[in-house]
Amino acid sequence: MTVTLADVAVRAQVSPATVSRVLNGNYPVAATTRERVLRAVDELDYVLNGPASALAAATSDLVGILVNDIADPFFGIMASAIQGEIGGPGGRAGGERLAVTCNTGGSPERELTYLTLLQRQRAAAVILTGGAVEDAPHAAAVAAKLRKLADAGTRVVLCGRPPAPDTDAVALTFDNRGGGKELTEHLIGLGHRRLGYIAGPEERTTTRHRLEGHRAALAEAGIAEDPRWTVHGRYDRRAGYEATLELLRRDPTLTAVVAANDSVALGACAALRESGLRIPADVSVAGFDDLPFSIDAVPSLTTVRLPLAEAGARAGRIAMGREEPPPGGIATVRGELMVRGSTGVPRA
Amino acid sequence: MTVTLADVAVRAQVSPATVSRVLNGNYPVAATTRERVLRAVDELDYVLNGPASALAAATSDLVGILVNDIADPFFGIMASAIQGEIGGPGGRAGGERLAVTCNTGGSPERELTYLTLLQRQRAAAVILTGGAVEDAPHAAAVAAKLRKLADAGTRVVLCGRPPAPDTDAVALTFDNRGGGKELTEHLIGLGHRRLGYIAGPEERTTTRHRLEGHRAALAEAGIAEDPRWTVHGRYDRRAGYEATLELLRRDPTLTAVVAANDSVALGACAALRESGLRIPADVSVAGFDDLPFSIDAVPSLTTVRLPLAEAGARAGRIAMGREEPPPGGIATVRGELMVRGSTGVPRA
DNA sequence: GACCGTATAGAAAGCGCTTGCTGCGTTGCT
DNA sequence: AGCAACGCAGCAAGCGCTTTCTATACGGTC
Repeated sequence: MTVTLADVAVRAQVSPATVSRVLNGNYPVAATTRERVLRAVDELDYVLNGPASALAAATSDLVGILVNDIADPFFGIMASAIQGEIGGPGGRAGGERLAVTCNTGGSPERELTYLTLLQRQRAAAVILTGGAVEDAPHAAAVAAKLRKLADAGTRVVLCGRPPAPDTDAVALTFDNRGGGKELTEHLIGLGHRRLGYIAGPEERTTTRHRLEGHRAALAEAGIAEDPRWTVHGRYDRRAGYEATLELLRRDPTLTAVVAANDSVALGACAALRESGLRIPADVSVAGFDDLPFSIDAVPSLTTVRLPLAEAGARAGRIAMGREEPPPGGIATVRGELMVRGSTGVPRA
Repeated sequence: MTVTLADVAVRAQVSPATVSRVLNGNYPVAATTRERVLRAVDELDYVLNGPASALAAATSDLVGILVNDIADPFFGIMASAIQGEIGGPGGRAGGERLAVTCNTGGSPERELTYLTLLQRQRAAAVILTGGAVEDAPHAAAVAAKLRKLADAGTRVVLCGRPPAPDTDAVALTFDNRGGGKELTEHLIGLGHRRLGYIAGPEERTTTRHRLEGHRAALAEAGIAEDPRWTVHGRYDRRAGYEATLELLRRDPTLTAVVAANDSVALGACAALRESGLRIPADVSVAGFDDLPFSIDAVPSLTTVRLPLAEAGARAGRIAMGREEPPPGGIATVRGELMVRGSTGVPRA
């Protein structure tokens, strides 16, 4: 039924061992023999049996990428960059790896299950992207899993995610706190004193860090923060829309709204516009991430650009062992403030 | 070093066969025995060896999803919906499947290579999303691969992709032609007679079908099309921006621009605005797909909504054998015209 | 009490591949 | 010429699991 290595061996008049070695190219095989084997492979249209190969060799060519939300370009862009470096098809011949993206939906259990599935497949590497959930038991469980993966020879890299304690996973962390601070400083510099903040879901590192940056900026400027000025929600436009309405209800005198990310900011803009407020004349709006559509918003969004593609590519290279991990295994990736049309001086 | 089935068997004082049966749950095992085994599994922290299991059982729990561009929400939304149905974690216990997304980047070779990789892994199912490349040799190669996959027991489903001839792959096809026609009819109905069209890359089915719909609408209205009114480009905002400038250069009297998709439309809006033209007062703009950000554009985008999530979910269910394929294996999924602010009557 | 059906567990034969070791024919060196 | 060294190919032993077939033990029946 299916063609096996043995069939190829018979056809090429060599032993299965030789066929295997030709295919893996890590053992001297005479040119003429190799050619004969390759011809047989071609004629029989042979396809290696991955599981069998993985079993015998005790390694596989799977590389897992965990994302919180595959429908969000934030993750899509990183995943795309990672895959580009994993080589999938396109890498050096023979070294083809299957880069697979797993969508956790932000759920801790799913994250763990996927990690187990990947462990079960004896993945060559695993890359976790995006913020982590801040729950001690869960964090410990993930750390344990990562340790086991590492023990089994799987390379583990965190991209855009804080370092995992008690783990020697390489971490490329975004400076969410610094970016958040800079953004709010920009607003304060323009003269804003009453700033609403639409945060992401609680219990997520990204949410907390960005919020901390925001508050640090307020504190440094001597602005007392009103608890009514912060609302939590998901990382999507809908949440931004609703949160903005809520903020406006709580305090109609706000002159600026800082959003957890660009999608949220877009929702905020929609809500403000529908409320009859002009941006930035009446209310300034700022986002985070600088996703591609941000520049097309009207007015275009002031935001913090995160080098998603670059970070992803680097994480991919490290996972493939093609680039040295940063000293200490941890690197901080900084964002860049992009001042655009959605922020301006507050109304008098 | 690593814990194996045999270790668990020893610990639970049963044979490896019994452990396997407990884990797979498809054979009667006494409750007390089962419990003993499960306890041993737990205590030893045993994780099944996927490759070994796949080899012995001649099947795997991998499901592959091929997308053209994972950074594009168009694909992200579909992939997300598919994964939701595949069950990954979250499906029935024990039936966990690893849904993996493979990014072809629109390259035919990569598509083929990923298909081979999936074949090599003996994937349980493969879902191809998005338009196909219209190149006879390549189409034949893909069809051949799909046939082989099907022969090997892999379920093949096409989602948002035209049927593959000589294949019995189930196809859920978007009615791009119908949607394109309806969109242009809407514009013509408003009074437009000089319409620019920013098409996607040539040689892609999606591009051709949408363009055909557009032309059909023009033809029916008796509007002679000027070849200068069509420009090809990639499916991103940058391409839309540049194409629009080119269209304006070629014919400044255009009163409407129809874009290949929403991202392109966003780029078009930016270009028009920078050229000092108002939307829709001076020029109307229309997109396609109705991605989440489209409603937030200013003015919000008139577009054709494609039920991406629904189609993806359905494709996922069919791939998992949880839903009957449509009669004949082919279903057409229609889009819905969403008339919003970016289109209006042409300037006098 | 012998007989049989049923429920449950074990033995063992692979699944298709990789790889350490062995063996042989050849080349290179003295 | 003689010996070591080397290049290349084959043998065979698994890798860790699934599954068919077989064995055992029980309970009930006549």
